[in-house]
Order: sequence, then C-alpha cells, then structure tokens
Amino acid sequence: MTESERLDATFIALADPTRRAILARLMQGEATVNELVEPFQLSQPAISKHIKMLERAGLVSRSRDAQRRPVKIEGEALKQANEWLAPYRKVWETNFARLDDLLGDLQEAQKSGKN
Amino acid sequence: MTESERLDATFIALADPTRRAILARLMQGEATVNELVEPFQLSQPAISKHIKMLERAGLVSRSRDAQRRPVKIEGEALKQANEWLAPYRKVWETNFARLDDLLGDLQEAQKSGKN
DNA sequence: TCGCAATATTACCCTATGGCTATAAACAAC
DNA sequence: GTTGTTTATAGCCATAGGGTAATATTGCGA
Repeated sequence: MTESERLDATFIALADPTRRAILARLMQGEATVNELVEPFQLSQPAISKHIKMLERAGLVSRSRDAQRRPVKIEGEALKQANEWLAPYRKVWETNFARLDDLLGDLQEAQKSGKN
Repeated sequence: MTESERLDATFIALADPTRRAILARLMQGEATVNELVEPFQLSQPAISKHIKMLERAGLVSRSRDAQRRPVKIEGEALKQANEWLAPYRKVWETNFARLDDLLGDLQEAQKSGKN
C-alpha cells in the first residue's frame, strides 16, 4: 500500500461517526467486538465491517483471546494523518485568507502594470 | 450541518488523492478551475465535482471574477479536523500500546482475584 | 449580437459503503 | 460431542463516489 493509499484508507475510516466513536471508546483500552456493538443500535455484522475498515487503515489491530478478538487502537496511522495536516497549520493559525488576498492584489497590480 | 456531519464531510473530502493535491496547490494561492484541471489527467467536470466536495466540507471557498470562479483554501474545517485529532496525540506520542497492555494486565489480575 | 472561454449540469457508467438477515465457523465448557 | 458464545461471512438492498461525454450556462469582447 502506498503512502497515499494509506492516507485514503485512514481518512475514509475517520469519515464515519460510528468509527470515530469506536476509536474514542478504544482510548479507554482494548474492547471485544461485542463490547463495541453494545453502545450502538447496529447489528454485530455492521460493527464488524466498521472494525475491518479501521483495521485496513491500520487505525486498530486485533489480538486473539479464545473466541474473542480484542480490538486495540494503533497510533501510526493517526500520526501520519496528523503529519499530513501539519503543513496546513498555518492556514488556520496565521490569517492565511488575508495573506492570500494580499498575494492576489500584488498579482493584479503586476498584471495592470502598476508596479 | 452538525459538527459530526461537518467532520464526516471533511474527512471524506480528504480521503482522495486528487482533492489532497488540489489543497496542496491552493496553499500557493487562489486558482481557477482550469488551473486546477491542468495538472491532472482528468476531465473538467471531474475536477468540478472534487471542488464541490471540498466546498461542501468548507475546505475551500469560491469567489467570482467574470466567468472565472477562483478557489481559495479555508482554514476552519482543517482546524476542526486537527482538533478532533488532538486528543489522540498521546496514542502515538506516548507509548500508548504498552500503557494499554498494562491496563489489560491489571484488569485480568482483578478478574482472577489476584488483587 | 455572435462567438469564444470558463464553468456547471445532466445523464450515464461501475464500484464501494453502510445497513440488514441468515448462516457459518471457531472455540469453551460441560 | 453437544451446546452456547463470539465473531465472521455471504447475500441482498439502497445510496454515494468517481469517472466519462455531451450539453447548457454565463459572461467577455469584437
């Protein structure tokens, strides 16, 4: 899987409220599939599907405990999502919109030969 | 649009390499639709669709310049995505996996009455 | 007003997502 | 080995995503 595909899978996985809730739950520690089913009005297969998408993105991993398959949150994919986001930080931290307007004004001025 | 729906739209928008490339391009300043079409081997309608999804998420805004519709990056949605991500930072910054194993061990010990 | 340039919209593919029910498979425990 | 528990898989449906080509719209400019 390329890095881009990994990011695709991660953002797709994060784009669903059920899956974000599952991740939030997993912050408190491992959970079995049934424990993850309980809080939702969804069938067990539906939750299993969600877990599979989280797993595909590397957001969670699974171990084995008899017939149980505990799910655990994994940091690496989240870290990569955060790293992708990092360069954009200045877009919201600085007043990027105005900065861009300024650039636009300068370009306009150049075009019309006022510089 | 609820905050959850906004996050949905944002993560869906970020889950495509073409749209991420468009955002990267917009870091250098506004661009018209045609300017955004050029770098890709995609039709103009395809790019327009992508822009629409970015716009729906609030990741970009559009202005008007004659028949052109310049696209500009917007920080707010990215900021919210970042804020969603923030609580998970400790998952990758600390050694969260081991911390979780430890929690698991403690729970096991309690169940088996060894505490 | 005519024609061109930039963008949007429509109609149509195919595939993936998100949900369900029903069933299978894995394993423990008796 | 039969039974119950936990999880996975299969099959089905409806909707959305990502792409296309063709066409409509909008606005400039001669």
